[in-house]
Amino acid sequence: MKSSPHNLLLSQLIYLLPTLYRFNSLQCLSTRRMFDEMPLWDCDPYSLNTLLSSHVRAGNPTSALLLFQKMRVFGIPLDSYSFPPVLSASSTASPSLGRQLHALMAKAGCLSSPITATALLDMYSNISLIDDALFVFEEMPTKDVVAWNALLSSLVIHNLAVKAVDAFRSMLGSGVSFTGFTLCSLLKAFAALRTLRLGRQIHAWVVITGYDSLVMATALIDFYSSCAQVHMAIEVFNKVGCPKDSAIHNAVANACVKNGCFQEVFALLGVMRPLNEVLLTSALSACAESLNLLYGREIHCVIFRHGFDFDTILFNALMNMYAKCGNLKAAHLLFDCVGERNVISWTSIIDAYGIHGRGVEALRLFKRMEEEKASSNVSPNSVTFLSVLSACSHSGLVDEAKEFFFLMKEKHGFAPSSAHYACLIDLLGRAGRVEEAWDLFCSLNRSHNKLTSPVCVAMLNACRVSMDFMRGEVVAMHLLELDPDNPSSYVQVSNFYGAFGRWEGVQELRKIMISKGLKKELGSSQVAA
DNA sequence: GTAGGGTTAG
Repeated sequence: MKSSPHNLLLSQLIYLLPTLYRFNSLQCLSTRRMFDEMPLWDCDPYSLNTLLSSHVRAGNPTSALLLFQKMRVFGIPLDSYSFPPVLSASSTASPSLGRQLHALMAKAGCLSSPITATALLDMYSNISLIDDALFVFEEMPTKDVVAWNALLSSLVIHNLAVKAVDAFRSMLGSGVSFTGFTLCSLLKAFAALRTLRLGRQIHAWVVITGYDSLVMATALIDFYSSCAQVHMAIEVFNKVGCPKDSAIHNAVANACVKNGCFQEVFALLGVMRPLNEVLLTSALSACAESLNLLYGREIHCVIFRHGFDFDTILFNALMNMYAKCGNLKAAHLLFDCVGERNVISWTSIIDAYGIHGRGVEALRLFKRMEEEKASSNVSPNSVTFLSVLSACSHSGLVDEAKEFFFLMKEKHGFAPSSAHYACLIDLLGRAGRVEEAWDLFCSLNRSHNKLTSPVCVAMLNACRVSMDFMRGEVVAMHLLELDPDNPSSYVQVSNFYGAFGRWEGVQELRKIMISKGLKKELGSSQVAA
């Protein structure tokens, strides 16, 4: 290390940095200015690289990027230790900035090391340039297990589960052994593909090898939850041998919510300590689903009493709970209080007005969302559009829904999915406008991937409302072909035949259900008899 | 210096 005055100052600062961060002294203007104004000539690259990573570790990516910029201005040579922290700090970078960093790495000859190349792959994945991430991986001269793990995790995050499973096979084929990290990503891929059998193989491996890690157990709980095996999720949770942390508690609570075991969630809430925001969010979701306003209010009080941060996610969960439990006024008051509204905040409030039969206000809120788009940087997504259509449906706003559907494509450039078509067909059907519903249905019939069960069910109901037996029978055939093992398809078709007094058809369907061993799921109601 | 688990709308 050179003994210039700058180097001396720098080494002192690096030494003091953890303490400064701990006491938040970097927020103090004079300290900050000392850092920012310090000239960098004569400073050795080693110390500056250490400073870069200190900023990132302390959760200060902006400081890291500013320092990196200064290093470039002062012509400090960059090496393979400079890039990983800067790439980590660039997880929200623009595509052009990301590619500039890539070019700098190439120029500095830092692409051959698997460590720096993996950091680059991860950066591209973080800024959603998955093709660039794949390119970096392909070009890596040495692919170690960390690189493979980063690749798998990127593929899973970008909903490319099949490719992730293929990559795992290639990884084994190339002679690289997997680690716990690999299996966690694989579990996520199997959860997305709902392949219970393969996930169970990982579970078996964990049991046989005694690989007892909290992270692996949490990943297994999440996997079983996605595959609707809540009893297995609870079994994994109960068999964990080491002290449990908040993440695993949250995972099992979420597994219960997602699988409708609401009482179990409330029981967990009573015993889990300390409480945390994630757990409370899941519990609010349970209240919303089970229409439990009493518990919902109690949780609201707990959030106040314990001084939890009211972040956007918690606000959204509270707002949704009040809306689902019938208190629209409280939901709107909370919506007004959200500091930073995201697309879920907007969709939730639009949906809240929709389910309360206030479609005009829902449409007005959507318009407001559009007007505030420039300042809020929040755009509607497919769920928002679905909520608006659903709001129109609940209020019988047929023409408004048709116009909105048209604008979705023409103004917002959004391609409606089969769910949007199903919603519009359902709406037209309820209004007795079977001809228009049929035209939409036929347009979907020509593109097979959009002719889904919900679309058929909506069209079948439209035919039932308008007493159109001929068309209904065609739709019924489509529905039973699409979903031959789903009891609810048979129930829908049976109800259709029943509405026309075609009892022989009803009998026939019942026989098929019995021969296939299909049982109608029992209905339930929150309203006491 | 790189890679892994838990939360909100339908």
